[in-house]
Amino acid sequence: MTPDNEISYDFAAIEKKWQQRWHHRQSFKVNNQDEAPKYYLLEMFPYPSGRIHMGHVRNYTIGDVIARYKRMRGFNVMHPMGWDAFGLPAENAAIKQNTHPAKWTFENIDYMRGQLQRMGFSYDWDREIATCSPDYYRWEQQFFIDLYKKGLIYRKNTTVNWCEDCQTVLANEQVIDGACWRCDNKVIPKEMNGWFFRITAYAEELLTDLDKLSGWPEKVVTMQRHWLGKSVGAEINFPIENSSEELRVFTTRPDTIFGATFMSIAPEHPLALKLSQNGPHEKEVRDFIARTRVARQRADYGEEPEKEGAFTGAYCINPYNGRKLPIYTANFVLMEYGSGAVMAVPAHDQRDYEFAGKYNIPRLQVIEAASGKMPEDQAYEGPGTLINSGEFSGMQSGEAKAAITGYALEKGFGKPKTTFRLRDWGISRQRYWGTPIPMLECKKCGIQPVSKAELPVKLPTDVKFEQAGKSPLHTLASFYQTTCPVCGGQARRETDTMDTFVESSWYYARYTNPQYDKGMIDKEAASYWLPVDQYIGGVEHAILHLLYSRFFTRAMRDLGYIDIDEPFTNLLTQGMVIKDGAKMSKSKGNVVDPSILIEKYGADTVRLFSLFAAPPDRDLEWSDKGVDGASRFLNKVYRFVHRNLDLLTADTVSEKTNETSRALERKIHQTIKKFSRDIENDFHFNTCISSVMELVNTLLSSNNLKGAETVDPAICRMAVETVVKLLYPMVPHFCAELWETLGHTDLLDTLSWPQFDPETAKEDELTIVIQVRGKVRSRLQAAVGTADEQLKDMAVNDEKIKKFIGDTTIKKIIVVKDRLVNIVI
RNA sequence: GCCUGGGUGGCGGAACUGGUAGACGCAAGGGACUUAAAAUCCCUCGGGUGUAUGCCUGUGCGGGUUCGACUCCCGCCCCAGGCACCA
Repeated sequence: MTPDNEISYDFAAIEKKWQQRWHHRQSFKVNNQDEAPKYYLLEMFPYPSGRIHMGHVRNYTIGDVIARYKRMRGFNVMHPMGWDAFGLPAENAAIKQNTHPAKWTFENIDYMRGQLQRMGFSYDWDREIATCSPDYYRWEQQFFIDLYKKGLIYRKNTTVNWCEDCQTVLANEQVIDGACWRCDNKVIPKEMNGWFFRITAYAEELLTDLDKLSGWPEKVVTMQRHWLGKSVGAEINFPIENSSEELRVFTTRPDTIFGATFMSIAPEHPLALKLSQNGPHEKEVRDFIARTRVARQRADYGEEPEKEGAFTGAYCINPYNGRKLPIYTANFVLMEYGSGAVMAVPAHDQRDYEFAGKYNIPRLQVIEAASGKMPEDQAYEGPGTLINSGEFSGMQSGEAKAAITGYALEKGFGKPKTTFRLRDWGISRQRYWGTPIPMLECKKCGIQPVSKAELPVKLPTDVKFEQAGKSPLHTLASFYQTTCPVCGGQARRETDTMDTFVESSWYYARYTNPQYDKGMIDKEAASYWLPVDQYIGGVEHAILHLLYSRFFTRAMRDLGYIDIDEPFTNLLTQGMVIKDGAKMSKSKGNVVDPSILIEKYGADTVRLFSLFAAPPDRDLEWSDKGVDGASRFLNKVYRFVHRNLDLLTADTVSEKTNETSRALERKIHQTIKKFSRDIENDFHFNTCISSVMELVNTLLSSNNLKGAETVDPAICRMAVETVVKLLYPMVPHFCAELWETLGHTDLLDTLSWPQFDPETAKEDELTIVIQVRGKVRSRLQAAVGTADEQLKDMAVNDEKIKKFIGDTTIKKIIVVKDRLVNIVI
């Protein structure tokens, strides 16, 4: 027989047993008609890269705890899972292994689904989605056409971010520190034609509604606010001397307009070359533009290049004072922002200041700081009183902005203008493994959407991946040759596919009825389940995915598919999993494989440790020893239950109420109270677990007192059952098994969250701290609610305190009820 | 440079609205059990000190407010993440 202290629970058998039972009972399947309040819990779905990693384990464990907790609290919880299944790695693997991306992807999905099931996550697998399936992306194509018809999608030629390694275009949001978000290779600018989502049409709404997102981390809201980058100012037209053309600029500082001493335009600006053409400066400007283009391709994102430019030889006229302003083209002016031209006010803009210094352009002060102090060798960018500004002199910056803009409006050469930093979302990708863009080009009728009857435009399967980095679609005639839906003539299909961020921008809505075959969204299901009550994922998606999803939600709303504004009411951004001080990565060789851990310790132990080691929003330092500790704790509980099973399942109602029993009972109620508070308050599972550990410690030490009858068996049982209930969301197999062992036939899944009694939770005696001048000098025991006067007396008469004070006069005594007495001498 | 977070034992982390700093766990040391080891159980565990039921010191650094500050205010340093010529 195994000695008692060597009992360790058979997690493999127990976990298998309960996973099968949940599966057969369809425990986590939900529908819309439930009486209970709905709760839509969602974790960001994974890319099926092959195997789950620790980041997934952590993310999905956090989610599963919330799902199970909310069920125990009586909510109708929808907890779906699926696959963000389009993307480059599949294509690369296909080339390398001479297989097809679909095969690779679906094999990965099968494997990873098995891993997630092995973790015991309570998903409603009937709602599973794979975005690479035509049943999914056909609706995306239909939606694309809807958006196109509504003018929310257009095609244009621009300079794009090109990743040479991935052979594709990237959106601005997908460029991180000048490198590709996926492969980390340097991004270069490239002139290209592509499709754009008019996300800027929603810029204002996306910004103002950020205020509604009280359930989001402030950090994420701030990041989005910066990304949207709203600037309020004016648009002013400057006539160009000896020309019918005008130069239009955007400025946030119309109050400094009298200080403009030159103009600067982007090298890509169409006027840059035109103005210098056939003049003495043409060569200089040409050289400069060429040089800048090369420099930008090699742009070292670590530091800003020195400001430089070239004079075009042309002048424009400041419409406010008639001053002649030389027009320069300058390397720090961006074509993509505003109008690609800037009025330069060297006295009040640091960039212009530096540029003016280099080219000996005068600086003209037009703003006087309230303090009267102007910086010595840099621009003064703050507000102040206008000087040297004609009729506007004497005004404050604020009123001057309005007055000067108003003047332009009145005279017809300008108007108030708001500009956003946000640009439209370019979604064309020159790759195979993505949703085909449902458009075609007819020689006669131009660009046309594919007719809806023809959807989905399926990805052809008879493709060869011969040339690394080249999409086979571009050369596959059977794919691109098609007929025009308008005239029936010959047409060429679009061979680019969509950015994979498109699929993840609406999957949360599709989950509400993923099998729906009459449209993109089943409106009834969507109006029941949406918005997502709690969304969980990595903070790295703070801008990309979360901003796109907010945009898509509004677009779907405006097309009548859904009736919400914001997709995710509450957002939890979980921290990274760290090992040896660095993010787990193959290159650092510090990766921990969850499967190995599950095999060695079981899913529950892995879950418990990843919850216990840190609060969810912080980085988690992985520790193999810590996992041992979690395993030890579970075994300790398991052993206790089995060792005392007779006592715990006895039918006797004990009348014994000694102090040990009362203390244990009190601890039970205190634990429920603290646990419930901590889980509700930002999901602080780590402190929840430590409070249960405390309860277990109390329980064990109560029973270890010699003379086994000291503790009331009924209270012991209550303690054990409380532990089992509280831990159920975290270590569900373990708790389900113990619950059964304790003789229960019902399940813990629904409406079983324990309640606490505030009266029982109250201590009847407390340690009161006695301080002298704020320093702890003694302690005393007193009943809860002891009157201030009485506490004062007790404190003053305390032996140690008496010794301490001697015959010094007491100036004041401060009493904090049930906590402390502070004697001031 | 700007915007967010964050600096607490050897380590991960606790500390409710200003009221016993270091809960819980890990590691370490000592002990019990054992032929031995593992497992389990018990004790110690911020630093200092003359071993004390004592005292001093201690939450990145320097000031301040307060009877009392990890917590609030001012100034700095460091770390992580985000943005980075946005006119």
